[in-house]
Amino acid sequence: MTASERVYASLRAAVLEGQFPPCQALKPQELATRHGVSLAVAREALLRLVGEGLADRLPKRGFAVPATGAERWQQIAEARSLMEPAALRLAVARGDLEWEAAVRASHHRLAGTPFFERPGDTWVSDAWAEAHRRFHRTLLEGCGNDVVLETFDRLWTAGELARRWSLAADPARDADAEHRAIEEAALAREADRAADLLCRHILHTAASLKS
Amino acid sequence: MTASERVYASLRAAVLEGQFPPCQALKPQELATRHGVSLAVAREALLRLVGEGLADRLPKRGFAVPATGAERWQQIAEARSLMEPAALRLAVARGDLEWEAAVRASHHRLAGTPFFERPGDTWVSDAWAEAHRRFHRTLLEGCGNDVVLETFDRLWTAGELARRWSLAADPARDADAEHRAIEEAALAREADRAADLLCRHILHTAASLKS
DNA sequence: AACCTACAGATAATCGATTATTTTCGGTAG
DNA sequence: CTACCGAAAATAATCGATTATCTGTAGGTT
Repeated sequence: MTASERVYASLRAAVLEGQFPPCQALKPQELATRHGVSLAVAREALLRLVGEGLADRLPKRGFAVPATGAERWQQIAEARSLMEPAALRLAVARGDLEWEAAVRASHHRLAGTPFFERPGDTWVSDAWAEAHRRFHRTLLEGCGNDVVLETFDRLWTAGELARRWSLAADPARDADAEHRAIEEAALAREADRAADLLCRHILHTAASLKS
Repeated sequence: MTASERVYASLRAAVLEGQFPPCQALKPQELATRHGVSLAVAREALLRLVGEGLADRLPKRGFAVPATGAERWQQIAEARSLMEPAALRLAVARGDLEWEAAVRASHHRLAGTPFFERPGDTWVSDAWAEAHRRFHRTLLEGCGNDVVLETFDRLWTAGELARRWSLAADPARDADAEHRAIEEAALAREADRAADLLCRHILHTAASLKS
């Protein structure tokens, strides 16, 4: 693995984990020193973050963690609520047996992954977050459109970042029941119901952060 | 303006203009020499292209123009046909007087821009392409959601690239009538009709390249 | 007291050269 | 004739240093 890969992965994880507050300057020199690499490598990693929307570039003034917050999170959720239900309709129309199997598998993994790392934790575990992402992505993979999936990935990543700097999630919410309902509707080939449930699920998640 | 800005803009224009065939290697050393800058600058420009999806990165094997074609163009059109009608509904519901004025203005500009640079040209003029983009973007701007607009920008750019390497457009098509119909429906606040017309417009454009 | 200006420190942008990896091209054995 | 191997060339990755630009502050002016 190249040095810039390592620095990039490390930085990306740190930003998504919320180790830097929004608008925090990301200084190439400091990052280079910390990781024991040269400036060029640190710059390259930062450029890649910018491409992914995980860093802002201020010309002549360096890089910074993007300013996010509840408002942007709402916009991301709304964008998802436009795209994903429509994509799910396509997936329901086109998905084959392999897709059905993948949906079942990813939901099973999600349902079997504990919400919290340890009882009393304030934030969901990385494992659950990843299983959650995989479930939602698998649902859409049936549409067979790579561009749609790239768009999903982008919005999901942006959402992960913005969510960190919004309020904590509503713990009382029974997300699993919603996931199960979406899965059943999709596999029953009920496009309208599946799309509607997914739309509500996305907006419901967003609403639980608004308060 | 910084050197990397210049190289980046120049490269971006060249790629979008189709000066490099798909899968053409983009060699940092060559670009640096050609533009009279150092390797680091050329690399930075390429990294930015990658972030925008206008270049592919093959680890340890450099950069290349993304492999595109009719198939990818169809996928992009389909992705747009999922997102944009839904966004237009929002815009119709939320757009204010300023939005209405902007829509009228951008359509007027589009209608007044000649399709071809000179009679007999094989491809539409840059001016028309830009006016076309502005019209479609303005339609969606009424939704007031920056994330949706970023997604639109991304898909449009990707479409510009892929379209170059697809077949030529159907010249007999009367695109202006479709644009006018969409504008009228949107300003009449007929969300369903506007969304339907936009969806057909996108898919129609895609279909005209399939043959 | 408020505002401009020059200086100093910090930091971004750029460069030229070095190192590591991949690809290519002969050459040789099977 | 084909397949494998190794040296040479090409090129990607990385480095350390230099130059240009910005930011904040101290000092002077209105």
